[in-house]
Amino acid sequence: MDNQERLKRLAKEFSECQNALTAIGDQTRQSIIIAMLENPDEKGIRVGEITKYTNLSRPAVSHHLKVLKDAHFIGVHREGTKNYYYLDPTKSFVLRLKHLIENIETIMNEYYWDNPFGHKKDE
Amino acid sequence: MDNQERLKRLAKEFSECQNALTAIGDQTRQSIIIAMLENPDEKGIRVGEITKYTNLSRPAVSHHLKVLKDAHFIGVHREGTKNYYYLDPTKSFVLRLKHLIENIETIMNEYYWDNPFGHKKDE
DNA sequence: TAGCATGGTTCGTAGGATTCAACCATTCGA
DNA sequence: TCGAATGGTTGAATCCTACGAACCATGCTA
Repeated sequence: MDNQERLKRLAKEFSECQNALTAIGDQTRQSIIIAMLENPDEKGIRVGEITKYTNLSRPAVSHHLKVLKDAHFIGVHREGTKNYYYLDPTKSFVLRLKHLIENIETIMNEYYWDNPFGHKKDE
Repeated sequence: MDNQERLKRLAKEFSECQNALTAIGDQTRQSIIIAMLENPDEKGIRVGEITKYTNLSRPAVSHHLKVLKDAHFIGVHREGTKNYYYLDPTKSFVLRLKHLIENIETIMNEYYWDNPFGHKKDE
């Protein structure tokens, strides 16, 4: 695979991860994820608990949950009127992001193979 | 290290990576990074080239470069009035992000050790 | 020194994101 | 069936971000 092809793939991967990156780039959504990890004994965490945890209104929480869901970070499990949200057990977003980061790392390692200062001097 | 301590560290890591995540979550900045990788034969890429490459005004490019610089993605090298921007050769942002992702992965692996569906059923 | 090239900054604007009050839909229990 | 509980959605206000026109600062060159 030549370099141009590799960059093309990186660009594709970049744009595919856009949702995921902006999703976890937000502080509020980060704290929602933390809240989910802090309640591992349940089948999920309910919306009401998140509102208490984050001191946010329900519409706000609902909005952020939607963003996280669209980015495949979380899933829902309905039980009556109660909605249990849980982190995506397939971890698809983690795998995607991991792959992206590793890809960047690989390309940059090749990029700077001959110069520790980041710009090739010979030419 | 107990679980609570681990989550505390994750929260810290999360917030420390906030800048980096929003930095590369933006499409324009992604394309700027790609542009930099596509011009590996220079000691860096000049602002004017990026404006041509992205069809953006100089203020806009300048703004994005500042964001990328604050997130330690890139560095500058001044030469007269010319500013050469290059990807951070220490790759500090890559290492940070990589560590964050791996941390999330580890915690989630532990989180779901007994249930492939993401919510523990026994209780 | 005068003019030019390069690129940062300032400022105002447009669009998107975040938020809450209010409202609506669904389901459970009495 | 009626009321309470849960939580999605709508609409409007507010804030933040991206953007370009105009301007300013710096350094090269003639």
